[in-house]
Amino acid sequence: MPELPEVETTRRGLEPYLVDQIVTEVVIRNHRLRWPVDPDLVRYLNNQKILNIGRRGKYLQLYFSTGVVLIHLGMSGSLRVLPTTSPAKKHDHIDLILNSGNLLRFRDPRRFGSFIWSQHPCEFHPLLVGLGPEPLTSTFDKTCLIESCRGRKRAIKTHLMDSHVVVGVGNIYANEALFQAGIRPTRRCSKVSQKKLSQLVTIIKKVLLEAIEQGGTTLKDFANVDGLPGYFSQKLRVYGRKGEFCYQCHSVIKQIKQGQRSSFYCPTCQK
DNA sequence: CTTTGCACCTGTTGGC
DNA sequence: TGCCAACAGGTGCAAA
Repeated sequence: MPELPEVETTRRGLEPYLVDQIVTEVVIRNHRLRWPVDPDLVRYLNNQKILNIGRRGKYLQLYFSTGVVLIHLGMSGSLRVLPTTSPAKKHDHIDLILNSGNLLRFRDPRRFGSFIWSQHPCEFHPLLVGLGPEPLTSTFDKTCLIESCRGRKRAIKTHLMDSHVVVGVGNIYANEALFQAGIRPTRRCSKVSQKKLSQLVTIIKKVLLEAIEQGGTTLKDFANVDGLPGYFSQKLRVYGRKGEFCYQCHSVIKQIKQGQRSSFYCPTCQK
């Protein structure tokens, strides 16, 4: 999936096609996503108007007067708006048929994504309660990151990817931000200076904003809602560059594993 | 409380 | 060329 820029790009792309549309039919072809899709979704959404489309972290929110659909794209999910006549292919798990003659199609080969109905105001949904601040708002600032790092022994990269600390920083942008901040991904949180953490906050915001402006990185399964590829992948400075030369100092980029995830860094530029 | 590791899947890639 | 292991954008949860 998509990291936050791709999710936000998807949200913006969908907005004009979805807002004020009435759902006339719901087709669920496969219930087996990360959490089983509620069969009653068909009943809940039938003839309901989509009032708005929001985002919290990497969760997209479709607002109805009766509740909210929370959509997560997992690792390989995507949402497309297509004509109602478009035949479903393999891995096209859910369609919301709209009165415009279009449909919203949820596709997810790996099925790590989710499509959840929440009758409560969605800020109170258990999956959203306890999420950290949005990286692109002022709620995520240097004080916030410095506080969260105080006394923490774990690696800064693992910390950045913890949604309780800040939402929306995935593997690609954690690597990229740490490279640009000159911080080695393995560095313990408590050992990173306040100055560096402050810079890191600024860089995270910059990296995510740039990626959104570019329409999101395209890797493997992601295509934006118009089906066109994004462009940001050309700009990646370390991610996926193991064995290649650092653009800044020409050292060889290293790859290691942290948790189950790949980290890439320049041994010279990142200390 | 903090941290780590697993589980959930399918499709693609790279090494032999 | 073909086969198979390793790997891929995430994250909630159990266990240490």
